Amino acid sequence: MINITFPDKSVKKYESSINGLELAKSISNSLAKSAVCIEINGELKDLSYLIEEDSVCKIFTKDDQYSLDTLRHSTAHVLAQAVLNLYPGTEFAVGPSIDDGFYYDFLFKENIKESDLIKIENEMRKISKSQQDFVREEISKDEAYKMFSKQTFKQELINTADKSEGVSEENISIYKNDKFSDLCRGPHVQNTSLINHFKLTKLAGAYWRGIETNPQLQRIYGTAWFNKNDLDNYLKRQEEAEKRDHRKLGNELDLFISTDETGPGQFLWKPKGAVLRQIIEDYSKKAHSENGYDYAYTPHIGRSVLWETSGHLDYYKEGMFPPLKNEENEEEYYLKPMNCPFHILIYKSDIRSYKELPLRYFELGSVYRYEKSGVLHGLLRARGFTQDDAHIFCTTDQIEDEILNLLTFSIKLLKSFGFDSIEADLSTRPEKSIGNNDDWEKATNSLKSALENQNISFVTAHGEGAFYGPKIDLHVKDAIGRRWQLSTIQVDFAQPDNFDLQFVDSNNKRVKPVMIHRALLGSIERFTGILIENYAGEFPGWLSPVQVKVLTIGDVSNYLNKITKSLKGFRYEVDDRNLRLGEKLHDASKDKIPITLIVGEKDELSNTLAINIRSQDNQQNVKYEDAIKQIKANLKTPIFKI
RNA sequence: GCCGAAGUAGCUCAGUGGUAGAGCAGCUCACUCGUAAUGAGCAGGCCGAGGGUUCAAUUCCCUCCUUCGGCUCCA
Repeated sequence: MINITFPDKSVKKYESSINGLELAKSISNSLAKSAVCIEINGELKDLSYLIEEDSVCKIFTKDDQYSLDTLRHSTAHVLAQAVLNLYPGTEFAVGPSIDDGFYYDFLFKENIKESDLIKIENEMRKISKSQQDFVREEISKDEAYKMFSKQTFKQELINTADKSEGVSEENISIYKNDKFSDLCRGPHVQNTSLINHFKLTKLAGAYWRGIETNPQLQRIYGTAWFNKNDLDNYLKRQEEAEKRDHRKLGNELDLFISTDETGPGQFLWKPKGAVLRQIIEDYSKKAHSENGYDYAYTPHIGRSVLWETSGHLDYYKEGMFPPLKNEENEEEYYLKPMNCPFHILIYKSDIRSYKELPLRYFELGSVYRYEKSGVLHGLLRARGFTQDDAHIFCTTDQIEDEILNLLTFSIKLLKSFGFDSIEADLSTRPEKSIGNNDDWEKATNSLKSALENQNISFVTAHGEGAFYGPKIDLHVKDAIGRRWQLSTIQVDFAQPDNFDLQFVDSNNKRVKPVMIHRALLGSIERFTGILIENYAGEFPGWLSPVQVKVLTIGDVSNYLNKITKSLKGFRYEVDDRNLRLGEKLHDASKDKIPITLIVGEKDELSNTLAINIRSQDNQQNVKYEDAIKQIKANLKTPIFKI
């Protein structure tokens, strides 16, 4: 007799041991039908798992995330099975479920091509049709070595006894279906026939265990769902996300271009993009100058001695553009990858008193980083970009207040642009770093208490800090739920040392200040790209490069004059081409203009016009004065106030 | 940097070992137009760059550049 406790706390008695599927059946047939896996005493198991003692159980159906994960993991097995059927001698590595899908990594005898995926997908469908059961077995390590004698990656997994791959010290669990077996902790769906609605999506390279010096495997990605509708929805979602792509929209909306001649990762801003950028920059500048920052300008290049002192040449040379030099002048210059050394020189240009601190230097500083060619991604990852950068010099006692103010400031700024959902990462000391442990700990604690004080939910990213100090990164969620890193706040105990920074304290002693690096929007290029994706190019009125478009019908030049006069101060365009109204409307909508005015000869007499506000999706005929009022209300710039 | 895919007109994309194609955009003309693309005509190209194979290469092969999807990286 065993007692099973269910999530609603009810307890059922069973005569003898019972497996998950039978358990589901004992509740209802429909539950048995939709059951996929089961949680027994907090551990996820197959439905076939035999429960032999009193347990707490929860049955997961097709609607649960765990079930989807299970399905996808099982689909990954079928993928590996299909690959081994088609390409005997292929080595297979790991194949987990991931968001919306799964992957499996392989070492083929000869690399496959993307066009081979169709063949593999067809083989998978065969396996699905042949209705094979997934069977769990536990075998000894020795047996496992034998079973995977020709699979070097599996051997390594067995060796390192990684529990997450179904390997533990004593025995090893494997899953078998037909002639295929794989090391696996499970659980799996019961039968391959459940694996119906899937698609292999892409082929990519991936390093074994994610380590660059390891051999590179070929990774096949796929997606899998319980029904066709979900699969179709997913594919549609992907398409929608593609429509938001800032590179595509940047071109369509005439915002920016990149050309072969400028070199990869660098952008040319066309007038409309430049306006957008200018609004963002002006807004940020104003916010800074009203909140205790001083403006600074610094050059784009500096002598190598500067980058030696700062430590960049020691720690970051790979990420910098190659040096500039000529025959007359042997000395090398470097393009700046960061603004901080220059701001430090400004600090050092005078003897500083404790009464001056904190000093905050702000600059829209363009920096150049030699990003690896494979990582470039439009505006989101460029080689030349502009940071809304500032460096704060303060006393140790001031750190906590400064960080707190910074967090408040940053959150407010991000919210002004429409990002309301904000989370943080707290990154601690990495292996490759400078400075002493005491300083690191002190700084990390200041960051942590500021986050707690501001009630920002955060996770600690161990070892992810900069080489010179710990940091807070703020992430926002965009309109379709993607997470973007924007602000970064970094404490730096190292640079003040490198440059021997000092201030005179109240005892007339020379003391080392602390430095805080921070960029709130991050890179203006990247931020603009994220804005484009967040709004799908349909910017709020105050950010829109063109805010109002006036469409004329017939000859209304007098009336038009009056209207454009009251639009002074707004960014407007007039479309008085001799075209049908339908076409003008089409063009205005294609350009994602927030407000469209239609003015015809009849309107001139009645002093009216038609106003189309994109966000309201309706159209009204209103008096001229009303229209102007509505325009002003819709195009308001958010007020920045802390 | 690595694995895979791609580069043809301003844009989106067909196509072929033998003189290069469409739609949109552009220009010209007609229509004088009230709610989501009016019609006709014209013009537009070193088929990413360099090398090779061939009587002949945009097409096949090699190298490079750039872009895209990933991996690694993002101080």
